[in-house]
Amino acid sequence: MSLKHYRHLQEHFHSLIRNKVLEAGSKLPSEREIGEQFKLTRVTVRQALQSLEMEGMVYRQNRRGWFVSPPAVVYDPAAHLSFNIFVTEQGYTPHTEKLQQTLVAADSEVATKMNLAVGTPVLFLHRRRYIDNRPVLIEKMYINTTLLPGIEEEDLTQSLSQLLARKYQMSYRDMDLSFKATSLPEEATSALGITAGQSGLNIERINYTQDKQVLEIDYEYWRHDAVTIQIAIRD
Amino acid sequence: MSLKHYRHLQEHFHSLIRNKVLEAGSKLPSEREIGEQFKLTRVTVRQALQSLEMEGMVYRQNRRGWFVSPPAVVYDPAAHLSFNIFVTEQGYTPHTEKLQQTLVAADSEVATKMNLAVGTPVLFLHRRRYIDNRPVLIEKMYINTTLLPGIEEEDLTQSLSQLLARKYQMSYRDMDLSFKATSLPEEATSALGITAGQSGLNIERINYTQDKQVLEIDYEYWRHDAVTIQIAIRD
DNA sequence: AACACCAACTGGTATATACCAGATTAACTT
DNA sequence: AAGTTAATCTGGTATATACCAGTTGGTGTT
Repeated sequence: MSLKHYRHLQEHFHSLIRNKVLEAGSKLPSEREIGEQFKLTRVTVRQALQSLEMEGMVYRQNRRGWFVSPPAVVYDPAAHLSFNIFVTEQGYTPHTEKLQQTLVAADSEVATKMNLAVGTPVLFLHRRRYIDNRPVLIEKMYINTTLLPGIEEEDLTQSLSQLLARKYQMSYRDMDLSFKATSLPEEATSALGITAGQSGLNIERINYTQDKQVLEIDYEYWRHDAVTIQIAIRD
Repeated sequence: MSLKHYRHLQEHFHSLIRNKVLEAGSKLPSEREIGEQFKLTRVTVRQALQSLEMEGMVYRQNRRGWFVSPPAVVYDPAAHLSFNIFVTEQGYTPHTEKLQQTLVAADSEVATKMNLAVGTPVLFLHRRRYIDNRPVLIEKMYINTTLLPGIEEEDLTQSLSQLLARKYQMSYRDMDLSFKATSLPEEATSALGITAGQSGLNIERINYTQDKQVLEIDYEYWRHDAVTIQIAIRD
């Protein structure tokens, strides 16, 4: 009799999900029901669920229940494809929601990275993005309006890369990327409907124009189970 | 009185660590001591510590205690620097330990990726790598010995990239990379001295030669708090 | 000095229980 | 039919307790 009841429970659900007995997006029984069925306390049940959550097999919605995680989308930053396009290409439905949009004065961090004077107006854009109606990431962007006059009058729930191409004859080229597995800050968890402090993926990106000027700085927080990063490095 | 005692405790240690009152690598008081000091049960203390662990602020060693996490190293796969070099450049001391080395028959996954027949002998190499004496990653590599005759007789705790350059006049060039934040499999946690099922970073890498042949396939599992990925994309 | 052993200490797993807070649903109003 | 209210269901936080399983450090041997 190998102990570790929560491992048994974890393996049980893992196998149900792997074998598609429980489909992506479907709701698991409540913690209390599971506990009753397996003669375990809620504490133990929760430990199993949290392990499954770390594996990326299940996710939770605050006080609504536990759900089977859909497959992760593949994100290739080097492909220069917009969110809308690569999500659609993989058979899912993207959706973008604008949470906030204001002109702000560049703070020292943003100003330094953009090579602007502190206080220069930049466009701050806060968006939430969905895959198949599940919120998977929030992003905060600082856009160099100096290079993109009039951009604040456009519909900024659409793809920025398409907007750049159409209105400014520009496209994303060089970029600096940084990834870190970390816990999600409160602003991210509340916007994504996640329990505070759950782990996620933090991406920082600086996009440059063809002539090496900083077009935009992007801070993204993803649900960790929603994305796999894939990059082809070709020198 | 805002509830959530564990958040208070989390913030308490977060601030101690941020202000260097607790230095990197130093040991925290035991869970029981902390509980006594703050009049909290061990369950609550553990919840706070687990949150700090997800933040990357602390880590644990099985039944030895909790420790303050050192800063993460920056890993730039596109820079083609060996582990030894980029760790040293950032002021830390790298160390590599060979856990296993055998010739194995390529299974279908490896054979397909290497464009070899199933069953072709490939060199399997299992290593554990340390930063400042802390084990931070394990890697399992499958090396295309067809391209590198005699490599199994070399010292494979050293840098492979240096070995390639010296003995075979080869260097890493193109590569396919995949990153995923996930939980560490049992083989990784036990080798790293981590509690089973903790979250980590999974990296898969395929290295190609100058003429597009697969040199090596690499599966890495990192402690999530030990590394930040940074890539400069230049088209 | 080297070894074997044991007590003490650490985190790991688990039970039993309670109350809180947000989400959902059913019942009741208007 | 639409809106309000209350009961119920969900996960979130917390106490108190117990025993298990590696690690550590000291004790006593050799």
